[in-house]
Amino acid sequence: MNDYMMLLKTVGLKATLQRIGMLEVIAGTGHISIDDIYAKIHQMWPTLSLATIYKNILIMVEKGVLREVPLMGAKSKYELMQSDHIHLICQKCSSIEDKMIDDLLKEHLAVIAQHDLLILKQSHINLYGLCKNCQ
Amino acid sequence: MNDYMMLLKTVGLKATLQRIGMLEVIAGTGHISIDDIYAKIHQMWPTLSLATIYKNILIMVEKGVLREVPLMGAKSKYELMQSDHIHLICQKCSSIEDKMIDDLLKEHLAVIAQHDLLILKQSHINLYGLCKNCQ
DNA sequence: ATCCTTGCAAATGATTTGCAAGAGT
DNA sequence: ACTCTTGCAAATCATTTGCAAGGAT
Repeated sequence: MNDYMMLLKTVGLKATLQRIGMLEVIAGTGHISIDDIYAKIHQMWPTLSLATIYKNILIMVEKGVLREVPLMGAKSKYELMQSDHIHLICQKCSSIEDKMIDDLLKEHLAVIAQHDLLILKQSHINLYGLCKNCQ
Repeated sequence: MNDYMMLLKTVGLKATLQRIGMLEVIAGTGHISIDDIYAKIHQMWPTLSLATIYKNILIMVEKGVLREVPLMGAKSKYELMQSDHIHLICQKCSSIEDKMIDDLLKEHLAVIAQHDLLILKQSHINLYGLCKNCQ
């Protein structure tokens, strides 16, 4: 029983081959759109349907297994749920790199939220620009 | 000739009544989805079509008049282009409040981008949680 | 054995496009 | 006058749904 099976059971979902396959593809790329998940999976597994991917993305986001990453000018990508972090997004090649949020920044954001009496649940920080390969 | 007419001409777009109306609605709410723009405008102006709104959102984003605000679990909203700022987003009532990015935070983000050799163009910071009215 | 999930096809919803008529410069 | 933009309808693309068959617990 691998980690993804365990993860799925923990949140009350059946550990189907389809879901495990999706999680592996998502983990393998870091961040990926629904169409790209489908393209990747469809190659080796032609019967897995797009509708199944949609249904599972929805339920796994709801259960907190995945997190949606909404993006400017593109369809959302999805990533495994993990602690808040920064996305460095290239506007040319669409690559996304992750970066930890350091304690100072975390504290800074907490103060901002607190000042507005917002009970903070998630911070999404996206820095858009040109990555080193695209400059 | 009002400010929006001037703004549109500056970027090379004709200042039509439809575009000026859209900009007024967007400015009036701060952040608004395409459907809500349509709902608002359609009341007082029943012939303005949804297709026109789509076309104009697209071109005004392209020209840098508007900025897309992509959101978790919802369709994007749009705002007038302005310097980067923080969005405090309520996950219950979907309200969005703006907050300035102070110099310290700005510097902090610049260092992070620089460290990864990203040429930074835009910072999107979204803090999700519960606003004071919804707690 | 039971209930959840899949895969297909159909339904719905969102966005884009083509084009003739109208508005802005 | 010229060109860009609008509004409608149709086309396309994205997402969701219903349901019978198969799979996980």
